[in-house]
Amino acid sequence: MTTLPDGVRYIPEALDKSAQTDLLKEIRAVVAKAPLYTPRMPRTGKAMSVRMTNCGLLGWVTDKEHGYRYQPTHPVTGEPWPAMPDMLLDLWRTHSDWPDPPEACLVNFYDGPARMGLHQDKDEENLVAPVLSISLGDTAVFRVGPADGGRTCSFRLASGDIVILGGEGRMARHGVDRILPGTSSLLKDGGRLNLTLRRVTKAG
DNA sequence: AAGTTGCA
DNA sequence: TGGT
Repeated sequence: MTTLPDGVRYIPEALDKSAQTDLLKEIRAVVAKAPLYTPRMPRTGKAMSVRMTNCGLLGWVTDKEHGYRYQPTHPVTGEPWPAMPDMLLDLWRTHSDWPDPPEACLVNFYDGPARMGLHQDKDEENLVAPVLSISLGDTAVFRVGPADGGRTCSFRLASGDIVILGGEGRMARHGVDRILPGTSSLLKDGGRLNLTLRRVTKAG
C-alpha cells in the first residue's frame, strides 16, 4: 500500500464478520426510524450521489439554502436522530483515544455509481477530536492526502475496516473514487455503508 | 461547500 | 487509467 499521510490510521478487519452483521442490524434499525435522504449542495442545490442519515445527538446535513451544518433533527421528518447504538460507542472507546463520546454518527449509503469528492471535515466546532470511519458492504476505493495539498494516495476499504483521522491527520483531504460492485455479500442488494463518528462540540 | 469536467 |  502507498504511504498514508501522517495521522491517518488504517485498521484492516477491525470488525469480524459477526460484528459486522450485528452492527448492520443496528444501522438498519436507525435507517428504519430516520430514512436515508438525498443531501443537496449549498447554493447550487445539486444532489449528492450518496444518500445519508444520522444517529446520535447531532447529525451532519446539507441543503441548498443553509449549507453544511450539524443539527439535532432529521431534515425531512423533523424528528430527533435515533440514539447512537452502544456498539458504536464501544468502537469509539476502543479506537479513538479521545475522552469524550461522539455526538454524531453520519451514515452514508453508496449505491453502485455513488462517489464522494475530495474534501476536509471542517464543519465541527471541535476540529481536534478524531474522526472514525467504519466500512460495511462493498469495497470502496478511498483517496486521502495531506491537509495542505500535495499528493494523494488511494487504497481499498473493505467491509469491517476502520480509518481514523486524528492528530495531524484530522484535516486530511479524503473522498471516495468509486465502489467495487459485488465485493461483499453483507448487504443483500450490494452497495456500501460508511459510518463516521465525530465529536462536534468542544466539551462533554 | 462533500460537485463536475478535462487533461496528462 | 489515474492523479489532481
